[in-house]
Amino acid sequence: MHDIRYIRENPEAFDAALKRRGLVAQSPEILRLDGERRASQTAMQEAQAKRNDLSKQIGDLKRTGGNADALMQEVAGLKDKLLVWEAEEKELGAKLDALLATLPNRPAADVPDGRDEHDNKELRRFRTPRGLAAPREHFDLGEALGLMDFTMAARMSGARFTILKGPLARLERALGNFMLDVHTTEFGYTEVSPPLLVKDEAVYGVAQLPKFAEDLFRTTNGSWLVSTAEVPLTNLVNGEILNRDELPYRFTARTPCFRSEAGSAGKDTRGMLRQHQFYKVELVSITAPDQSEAEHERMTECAETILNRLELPFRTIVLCTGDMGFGARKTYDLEVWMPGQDTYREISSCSNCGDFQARRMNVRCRSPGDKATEFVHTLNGSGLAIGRCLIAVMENFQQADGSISIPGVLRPYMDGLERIQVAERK
RNA sequence: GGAGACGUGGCCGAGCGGCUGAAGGCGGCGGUUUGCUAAACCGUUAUAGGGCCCUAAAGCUCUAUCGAGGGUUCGAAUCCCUCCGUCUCCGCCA
Repeated sequence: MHDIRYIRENPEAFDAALKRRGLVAQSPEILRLDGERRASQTAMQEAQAKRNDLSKQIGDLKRTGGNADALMQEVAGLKDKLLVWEAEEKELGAKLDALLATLPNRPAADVPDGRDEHDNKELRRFRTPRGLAAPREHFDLGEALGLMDFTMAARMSGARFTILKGPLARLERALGNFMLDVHTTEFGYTEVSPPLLVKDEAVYGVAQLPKFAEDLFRTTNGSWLVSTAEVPLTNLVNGEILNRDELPYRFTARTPCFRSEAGSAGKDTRGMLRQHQFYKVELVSITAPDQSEAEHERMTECAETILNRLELPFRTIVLCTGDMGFGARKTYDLEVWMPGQDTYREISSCSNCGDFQARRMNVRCRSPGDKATEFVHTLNGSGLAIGRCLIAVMENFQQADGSISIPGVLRPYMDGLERIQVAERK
């Protein structure tokens, strides 16, 4: 949500910022609505003041046994106008909010301008892919091992679901456990086990509503299935005034994520790259306004650490204005090397949302003894997407015979297992 | 799922149609007293928005807010409805 006062005072700067995301100037319409709303608000408030005053007089008269008929008639006359003003103020306010709620966040100054993913900028690369002679894709490897089943998944659940079995199922669990252990014991994140069904307000708070309802699953009683743990983790502070000295808060959770993948028909249809349901370890930070940029770098490094320890080749890019998500001021993506596809694919996205979500959720902070509050900044990042990480491990650690060696850091989580191979038939 | 009770300021708690943005207490802040601490006493202590003023802050003023949203009324924390949430009892269940 945007600060209406900022727009009032800096309409050109506001339009210029959104123009970088390809939007036409919004401030004229916003300022028009805002001006009208304030005018009717003033009128409404004056009428209310008069009504309150007259009502008070009526009260005094009645208590002292006087006749209040004349005054009551006067208020009755006021009332029609008051109702009109009230309705008008409400309608204009709703219109203004509806408009503001559909406008994306202003990009940070240092975000590169661009139209789409082709204009993203690579910042750094880690490791070089080992040259595999004839790399196979993960679904190929998984099915050959007899540990990945798309057919039965489709039969019971439809397209975009996967069944993992045996050591592959365990590998998925190991990845999540490993990530959580690193983030909680080394990086100071607090592990959370949150709800996966949430209400409208929670989804609105992180700016996935009202605009992106079609990407989400909704239950018959109106709850939403979380598309990422960002939703419940960020809502952990909804409506609160936090002690500035206790910030930043750092939360992590491993949860399933549910996405309808509307609009991605035909994209990544094979394998488990793009699913309706996948596990992800999420990182969320709540910071004071002046801390968020440093926290953004830190969070990105936390995610990078996971890939480095898994010995996976990847690169870090900064998204251009045209490729950033709705609520982000600035976003770093980590892209892991996928030998089977011979390309880098997104495995983590770390965003600084500034005060955009905080305004929607009304989350503020203040120093002890201070009176003034300010909106906090929120950040979220994948640390990492577990399903895609599983794919990356399979493809990067595949052996010529179709077996998969297990990265060293995961072996303790796999009961010492060093390699996944075709099980002996019993 | 059935029956009932309830949601008031940072916290506890009164109020159940007008003088209540809200008694009283605790806590916080400022002060007096004090060798220091404690105690006592005095004062103060919500948030958001509009208008005036204006470089800004402060200030003045108005409005809204007693879980949320509607309604009744000249007037609602108080009455009615819906929703959200909490608690108790019964049933059911991982």
